[in-house]
This record gives sequence, C-alpha cells and structure tokens, in this order.
Amino acid sequence: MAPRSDEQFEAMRQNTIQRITHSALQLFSEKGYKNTSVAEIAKRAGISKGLIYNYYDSKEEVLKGVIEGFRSMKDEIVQEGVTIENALDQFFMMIEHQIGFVKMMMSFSLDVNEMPIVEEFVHEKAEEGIQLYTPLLEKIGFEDPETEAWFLSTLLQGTAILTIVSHEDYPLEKMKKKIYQRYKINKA
Amino acid sequence: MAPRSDEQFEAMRQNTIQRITHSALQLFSEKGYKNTSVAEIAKRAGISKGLIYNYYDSKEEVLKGVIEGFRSMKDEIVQEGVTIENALDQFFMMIEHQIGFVKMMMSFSLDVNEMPIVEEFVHEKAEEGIQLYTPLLEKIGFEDPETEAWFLSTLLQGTAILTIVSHEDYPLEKMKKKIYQRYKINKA
Amino acid sequence: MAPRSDEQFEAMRQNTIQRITHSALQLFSEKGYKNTSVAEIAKRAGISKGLIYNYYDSKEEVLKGVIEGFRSMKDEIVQEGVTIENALDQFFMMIEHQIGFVKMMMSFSLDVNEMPIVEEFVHEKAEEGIQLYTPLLEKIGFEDPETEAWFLSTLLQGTAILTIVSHEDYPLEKMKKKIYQRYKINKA
Amino acid sequence: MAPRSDEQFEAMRQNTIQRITHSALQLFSEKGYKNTSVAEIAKRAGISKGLIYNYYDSKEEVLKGVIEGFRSMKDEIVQEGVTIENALDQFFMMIEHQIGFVKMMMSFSLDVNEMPIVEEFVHEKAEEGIQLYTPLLEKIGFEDPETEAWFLSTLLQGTAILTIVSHEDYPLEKMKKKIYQRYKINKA
DNA sequence: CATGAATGAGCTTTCATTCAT
DNA sequence: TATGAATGAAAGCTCATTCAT
Repeated sequence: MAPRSDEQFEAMRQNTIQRITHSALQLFSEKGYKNTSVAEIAKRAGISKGLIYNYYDSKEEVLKGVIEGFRSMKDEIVQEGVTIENALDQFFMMIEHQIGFVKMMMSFSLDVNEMPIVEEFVHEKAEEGIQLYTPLLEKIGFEDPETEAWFLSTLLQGTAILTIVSHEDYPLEKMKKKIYQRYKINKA
Repeated sequence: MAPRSDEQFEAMRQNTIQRITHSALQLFSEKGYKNTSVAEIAKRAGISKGLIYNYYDSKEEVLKGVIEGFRSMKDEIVQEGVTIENALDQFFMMIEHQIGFVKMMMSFSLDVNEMPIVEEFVHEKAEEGIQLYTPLLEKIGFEDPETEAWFLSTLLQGTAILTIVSHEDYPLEKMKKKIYQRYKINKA
Repeated sequence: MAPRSDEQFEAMRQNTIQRITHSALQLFSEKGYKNTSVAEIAKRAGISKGLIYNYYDSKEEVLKGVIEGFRSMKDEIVQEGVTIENALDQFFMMIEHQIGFVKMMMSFSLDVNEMPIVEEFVHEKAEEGIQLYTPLLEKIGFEDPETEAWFLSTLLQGTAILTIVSHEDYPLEKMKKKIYQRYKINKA
Repeated sequence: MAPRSDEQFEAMRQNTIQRITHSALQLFSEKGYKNTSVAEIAKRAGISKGLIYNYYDSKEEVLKGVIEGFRSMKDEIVQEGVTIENALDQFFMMIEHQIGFVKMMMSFSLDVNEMPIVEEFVHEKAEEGIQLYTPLLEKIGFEDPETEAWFLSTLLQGTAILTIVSHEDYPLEKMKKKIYQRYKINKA
C-alpha cells in the first residue's frame, strides 16, 4: 500500500502538536509546571508519553512551545491608530478569556527556575506594555506619560493577579470601570 | 551530667524550630517550594534530615509552619487609631524588606491548588486588607470606600508583582509617591 | 506505469538489504550495538525505520545479517595450496582494512552473553583458525603444530586488540615482522 | 536514643560500598555496562535502587568506583628486585583469579563510549606494562627490549582474550609454559 | 514495497519519608 | 533528642517495535 502522503502526515503532526500544547497549557495553569508530569500531559492529550518526545525534546521545550504559541499571536494589536481604549479592551479580553495562560505566565515569572525563555517573554511583555501605553497616554494629555504607563501596568497586573486569586470576591467589573474612567473612557 | 531541665529542652526545641522555618523560608523564596528539598533545608539549618520530622510531619507541614510564623506576626497593625498612612507604610516596608516572603506567597497562590492552608492564608490576607482599608478610606472621605479598597489592593498587588518581576526597571519610588498622593498623604 | 518485473523487485530488495547491513556495520563498529538505534541505521541507510522491519524481524536480526555477510565471505581462503604466509597476509589485511568489523566482533564476544549467533561465530572462527593453521604449521616443521596454532592465534588476537586500543603507540609493523620471522617468512 | 556513632556509620557505609562495587563488577563483566541496569546492581547487592545514589552520583560513577578499586590495588608489584618471572606470575594470577575484571576492562576499551576514565586506565596499564617489561627483558639479554615488551604484551593480551572467549578450548597451561620458556623461566 | 506517527516497557535519577541506633 | 543510611514511588526520557495508509 502506498504510504501516507506528506499532507496527511503534516495534518497528523499538527493535530498532535495542538493536543499537546493545549493539554500542557491547561495543566501548567491548573497545577503549575513542576506539578505537572509529562505523563499527565500525554494522558489529557489522549496520546502516549513517548509521542510527546517525537515533537519536543524535553518538558521544557513543551513549555516553550506553549509560550511561542502566544508569542506569535500578539502582534496584531500594535498597529496604527490604536487608542488607549483599544489597548485596555485587549487586556480585559485576555483577562476574561485567557486567564489560564496569564496565570501560567505569572506563576513562571515568580518561579525562579532558570528559564530564560520565560524571563525573556515576561520582560518583553512588560517593556512592550510601557512602550505601547506611553504614547497613547501622552496623546490623551498626561504630563508624565511614562510614569503613568507604569501606573497603568501596576493596575493591570494587580487586576490580573486578584482576578486569578480572589476570583469569587474580586469586583472585576467595578475595577474595569474605574480604570476606564481614569482614562476618560466612557463605556456606556 | 545533670539532666537538662524542661526549660532547657524547650529552649532547644524553639531554637531548632526557628532554624528550620528560617532556612525553609529562605530556600522556598529563593528557589520555590518544589525546587527545595528537605535535605537542603536541613543542611542550611545545620541539622539532620531526620530531625525535621521530629517537628513536622511532612515538608508541607514545614511550609505551614513558615506561614503560621507570619500569621501570628501580623495582628499588631490592626489596632485602634491606625490611619491609611500607617497601613501603606506597613505595606511598603514589607515590599522593601520581606520581598522574599511576598514572592513565595504569590508563587504559592498561583501555583498550588491542593494546599488549603495557602489558599486560606491568601484569602484571609485579601479580606483582611479590604476590611482594614475600607473604614480608613471612608474616614478620609471616599464615597464608595469598599470599591476603593479593592482598587487600592489592586494597586498594591500590582506593585508587589512588578517589584518582583521587573525589579530593575520598575520605578517603585514614583509609584509609591503616586499612591500616597491619591490618598492625600504628604510624604516630604 | 508498467509493473516492475520480479527481477527488478529482487534487485531493489538486495539493494535495500545492502544499505541496511552496511550502515549497521558502520554504526555498530563506531558506537557499539547498544549505542546504535534502529532510527540511526535507517537514517544512514537513507530509508525509513519501518522498512528495516520489512527485512529483519528485530535489531538483533540485523546484527545477524551483518555477521552472516562476513560468514559467507570467508570460505575462499580455505583452499588447496594455501600457505602459512597466505594465512597471515589475509589476517593482516583484515587488521589493516576491516578493523571496524574486527572491533565489533571482539566487542560482542566480550559483551553479549545472550547472542548465540555471536558466540557461535566467534567459536567457529577460533576453531577454524586452529584447523587452518595446524596443518600449515606442521608442513613447515613444528613438532606440536596444534599448540603452535593456539600460540599463533594468541599472537594474532593480541595484535588485533592492541591495534584497536593502542592504535597510536602500537608498533604494528614491527610485530608483523616478528611474527613473520617466527614462521620463517621473509618479507623483503 | 543516642544516634549511631561515627564509626558505626562509617562501617555501614563501607559495607554498602563494598556490596555495590562487588555486584557492579560482577554484572558489568557478565553482561556489559550498557546491559546492566542500576536496578540489577541494587538487587544483587541486596539494597534499594535509591541507595546507590547515596554513594555514587550516577551509574558511570559506579563504574569509576569499580575501576578505582583496582587502580589502588596494583602498585605493589612495581618494586625493586622484581624479575620478569614475578611479572608473569602476577599476570597469570590475574587471568586466573580476576578474569571478570579483565573482561570488563577489555569490553570497555572496545566500546567507544566516551568514558575518559576507562581510556585513561587502559592507556595507563598499557604503558605501565611496556615500562615494566622493557628493563626486565633487557636484563635477561634481549637486544631490542622495547619491541620485545610489545611482543610480550601482545601475547598476554591475546592470552587474556582467548581465555575469556574460548575458555573451554583454550590450552591456557600450555600457552603459559610456552611463554615462560620464551623468557627462560623454568617452572618445574 | 515504503512511510513515519504512535506505543509502552524500561531506563536513570530524585527525593520525601522511615527507622535503628 | 538527634543522626543519616535506607527505602521506594514517581519523574523525565529513550527506543525497539507496530501499524494504518
């Protein structure tokens, strides 16, 4: 019988990679990286332990894969004509829909685990934030827009962490409103 | 040799417990809970591995011990006559001098799902914060003091995490000033 | 496309087998049997892993194939009119040009206890040597030619192993000369 | 209760180390390094897998331990007043009583396993042999004693390997006699 | 005949915990 | 009370082998 075509193989590969990164993200954010075993990732992905090593050289590479997935997804926002409102919308969208990933990244950035890719990513994001917010805040009249950008970052990071940790009690909607107000954004 | 008195034994016990929790706190905040072995704690404490199990039933109990240490230490602040200024001073003191512990607790609250004591502690702290700040903020004229208390918590948590993660870039002093100003506190 | 003829298929088969045994021999002697993976053999042979199992039932069978290749190659020498000089020439030719195979075989005969075919082959070779050398040595006047045959084998095995292990220091040419002299062979 | 004394601990340690190196030597020479698992070593030593790692950092370190054991054992021979007879006696003693270790070392020196300690040891032994034999052979009248030393080494290595491989057929006693005769040693 | 994704047993190693002294 | 040797479950990873196409 003829072997599978390249397209077939590629489709299988992509499907498997999807399953791996998907399960890994779930588990890493649920239980942390250290508390998640490769066996568990495999189990949740519905594949064998060994297969993971067909795609990633190590558990750490799986993590990198997960992060890369997000990295390649983000550049859309940094565009012309973006406003502070867009940026905040974007942030709250993430909080509301990708909280798992956010949790995982926060968890990593606190774990001092000698993972260059994580530190890099976190630094990159922090700097990116400042560089994105500063001109937008200047545009709407802040006198020291860079300091205000750090203030905004502080608020957003605080929002993220409290959303994760005190999910039930935290009045996310009210905070959101207060933050939007600070920047004169009127959400009906 | 004359047998030691009960007091002497008790003093030895307390000393040993001190050494264990002290080393554990250091290591947990340096390397994380999972990355710290019981052997390392013992080594840094200058005692044997076995002795730890004379005082704690498990590594997790050691962690509880560390947390309890902080728990029992905090109630001093919640006193009569305390002002919002005192509370913020207290918080920034912690950020500046106990960042290791803060980091450890944040790390735990993100990482570990199966550690009731940690979640409890984190919740307790969050609630305590709200309950402490609310009346203080009311006193200085905030209309919706509870919402403002959450806003303040958001700011403080954000400050903590950015201090930990972006230590070199984060303009802590400027943030501090902005926060104090918000609450009309004039630090010369 | 016209279906290939049986001869064509057979030629393809032979070609594939060749590539497999060739790569396997190379790798086994470079890195040892245990340190060589089936994947590597396939890669060096330029075929897929699975195809190897079309020709051999297991990695061990591949090894057998390699050995068989040598087995079937040797009988030429044991001919009429052969002299001790021919036999030694043959041996040193092997040392000088097939050291990889020699090394592999030695390695196996020392390493592996559960590979009947290897032990068999080694025994066979040893016995073959004795049976080949004995009459030749008798012809040139040795009183106890069988003992001398063992002595010669000892010398040759020692030469082989030292050539492999102390390649840089071992004075192979001098040893060769001494051995030829012992049997009154005058190589100008 | 008082903890065990230092002497008691040391005795336990020595006993365990003995058991580990003993089992390891046995298994490595029976089945080769790669074919022996740490679990097997532990089982034969009558201890747990984990305990081995209390004494050695890795399986490779266990091997080093085994080799070191022999290394430290050998220097006795290289003494004043030693004769070629003593040296040969020593060698055959080894062949007759330590064949397991010899087999293991030969196996390693053939396995190209990137084990510096093994290669070092083998080289050391080879050179040591030449340097030991050369003056002894000069003393008994050999014209080119260094070349003869290599010839002798060749004979001894050949003897070793044939003893290992063709144990049942190899006429060790006869070879021994022939070798002694070559050096004018008269063993009644 | 040929492919390579997928499996799972087995390997080395780590480490919280136990226990005889 | 104090010690550290000893245990064993579980982790990350490798690789010979299978199988749908």
